[in-house]
Amino acid sequence: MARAATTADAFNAVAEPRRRQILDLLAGGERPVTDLVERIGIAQPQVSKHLRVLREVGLVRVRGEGRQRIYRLDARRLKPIHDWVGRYEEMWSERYDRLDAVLEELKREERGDGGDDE
Amino acid sequence: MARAATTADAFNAVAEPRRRQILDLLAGGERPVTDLVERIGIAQPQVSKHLRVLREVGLVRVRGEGRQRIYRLDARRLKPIHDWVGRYEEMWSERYDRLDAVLEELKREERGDGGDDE
DNA sequence: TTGACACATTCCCGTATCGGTATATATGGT
DNA sequence: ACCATATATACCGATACGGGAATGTGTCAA
Repeated sequence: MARAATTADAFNAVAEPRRRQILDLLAGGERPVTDLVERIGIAQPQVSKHLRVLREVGLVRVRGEGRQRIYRLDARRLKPIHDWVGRYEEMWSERYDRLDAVLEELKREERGDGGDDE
Repeated sequence: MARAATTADAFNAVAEPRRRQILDLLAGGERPVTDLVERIGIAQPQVSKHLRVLREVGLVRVRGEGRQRIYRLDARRLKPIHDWVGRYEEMWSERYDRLDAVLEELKREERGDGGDDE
């Protein structure tokens, strides 16, 4: 077994910065591939491949118009991500940051401990 | 070049279901590794490796206590994800779903077009 | 039909994954 | 010192990613 496919779910699809960039662009309205290629600055095949992933996960829809293929955002598949992360939202509030700092302090006083971080 | 490292950022770290599961467990309070191993049901080395990734990204903190290592959630690094996804939140509301349906309808009427989905 | 344009697919390569198994590194107990 | 417990690391194999380059497919125009 290896790492899960990027097409496994939105979490994996969106882990790639270029793909987020594409979604960000599409958030401003539907666009043909060439448009995306220009704005992102990577080669066309790469863009097409990223779009394929986004399509398979259901984050974008395509429509053929003449020789162009117009891509449109479908944000619904982002909801699971939002829902999951949302459960943690209160934990990075000011209050929790404070609690964090306090706990660190206490530990540092208890034992003359060094950092454990990488 | 290959896929970005899982330790590149929280997006990549959290793309792995097992790692989300670990964070979910830690959301209920700090826990030693063995505890996580039992609850998740995968081998200890795998858990340790996932914890390493989470540590390197800054999503968890460790504290040594006797021969145990107590892991604690640090949710702050999830904020970028929440912020990014949050920008799309309004787009999966009822209204947009409707708009979506309407657009599909219109297109289907204009041209006797088949589906474009995989 | 031929050619240009828009886009998708295929192949290659180097890399990093995840799981499995084995081993190393603490730390505590006797 | 020795053994058990708790955890981390190293090594392996299979997978598939992501960029690059080349090629295939579809559509319009003359």
